[in-house]
Parts: sequence; structure tokens; C-alpha cells
Amino acid sequence: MKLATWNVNSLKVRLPHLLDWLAAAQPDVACLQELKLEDAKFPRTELEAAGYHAAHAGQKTYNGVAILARADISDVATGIPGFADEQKRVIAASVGDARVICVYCPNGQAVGSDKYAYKLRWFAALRDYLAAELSRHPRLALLGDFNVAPEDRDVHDPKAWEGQVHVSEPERAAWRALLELGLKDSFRLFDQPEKSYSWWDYRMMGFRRNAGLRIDQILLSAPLAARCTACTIDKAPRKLERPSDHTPVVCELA
DNA sequence: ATGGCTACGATCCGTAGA
Repeated sequence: MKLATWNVNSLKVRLPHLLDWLAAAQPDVACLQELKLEDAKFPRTELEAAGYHAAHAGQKTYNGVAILARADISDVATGIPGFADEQKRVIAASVGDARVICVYCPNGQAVGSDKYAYKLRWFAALRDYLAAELSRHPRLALLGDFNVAPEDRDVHDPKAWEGQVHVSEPERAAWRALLELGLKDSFRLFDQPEKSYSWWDYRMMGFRRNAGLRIDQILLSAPLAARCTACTIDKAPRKLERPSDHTPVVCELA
């Protein structure tokens, strides 16, 4: 079973890239972030024609998440229970024997800003939600754009980024708190090329210079981590005309 | 040089992303 996550940065603009990529990569489950469209405008017909069921939580202009799956999707839940939030950042669903949770974690804008405080509150709420979900669903996969580069090796220029949003110690601690629930960063279960990133700035020829961050991740509970045989970053979609600034991350489960 | 792109919804610029 192949699981993927991709921040598409506008599903409307990226639909052709997404359809091409689904056909080429053939994931069984694909978690999408930053749909930037209302549910009424979700391209259900096109995705069904491509062989995917979908559960989605969208909003106009900002945020928006979806889970696509070849198999049936059940027990869909949106948001974080008990955490009131207008922003559509979380959707969970059961696919086969796994619980899949797709997240678009807050950006945080700048350390010390209101959005940064929201980001840390949001991560704390996510942690509590996951603790409860893990007790009900031992086979759990958490996929998404975490907007945190967990270690300096996930940052193209750690010195330039030191203390900045996405790498600050409170954000990294919030990210590590998810691992402390027993989740594994599937990418780090395997030897990986140095300077592996999942996002590159549109400006300054970020992709060509490989000036990126590894902020998109697939975290697996222990039973799923034990079945994981590979985790890779697929840079192909980032090379296309008018790409998303993120590229897909894919893991394979036996 | 503290910018530099892209998407969006509003107009012909501001907000947001990371």
C-alpha cells in the first residue's frame, strides 16, 4: 500500500498536475493540503474518473485538506475535537485497516507573532487529539504539511534559518511531542540522500539552488512503521511549469 | 540588497504563504 502527502497550493490550479501524478505514481492514499477552494468546487468528478474516492474539508482562498483513496473511505472526521477553529486544517478517515489523518499545520508567520502562538496552541491540541486517536486506532498514519523542519539536516542553510519560524525550538519541540506518542518519521527509517527537502521557495530560484526545507512528512504508528519498506520524496512535479512550491512525499507499506 | 514568487480576491494592490 502506497501512502502520499502533497501540499498542492491551489487544487484548482494544480488539478492537471495532480491527475498526471496520480496516474504515474499510483498511490493508494493521497493526502492533499492547501486546496484553497470551497467544498462545492471540489473536483470530485475528475478524481472519481481517475479512480479515487475523496473526503474533503475546504474553504475559500485559504487552507483546505482532502484524503483521496482507491478503496472505500469511512468514519470521516474534520477538525480537532474540542479545538474551535474556522480554518480547515485537519481531516481524518479510515481506509482499509488504517486510520489516516491529513494535516495542514499552521505556518506561524514569524516567531512571537499571534500566528506563531496559534501554531503552538494548535500543535498542542493536535497532540492531545492524536493520543486519543492512537488508543482507538493502533494502525495510524499522520500525513501532511507540518510547517516544521525537525532537524538542521532538514534545512538547506541552518545558519540563515536559525531561530526562524519553521525551525525554532518551540516548534521543533511541538513536532517531537508527536513522536513521543510513538509515531515514527517514516523518512528517517531509511538512509536518505543528503539535502533532501519537500518545499522550495518560489523566489530566488529556490528549487534550482536546492534551497529548501523538509516540512512535509509521513508519521506512522509502530505497527505501520514496522510494515514500512520505503519513504521517498518525488521531486518530479516540482520540475513542471507552474508547480506547487511543495512536492509529494510517498511511503510504501508491506 | 531583508527583496526576489505565486495564488487569491479584490481591483490595477493587499494578504498570505514559508
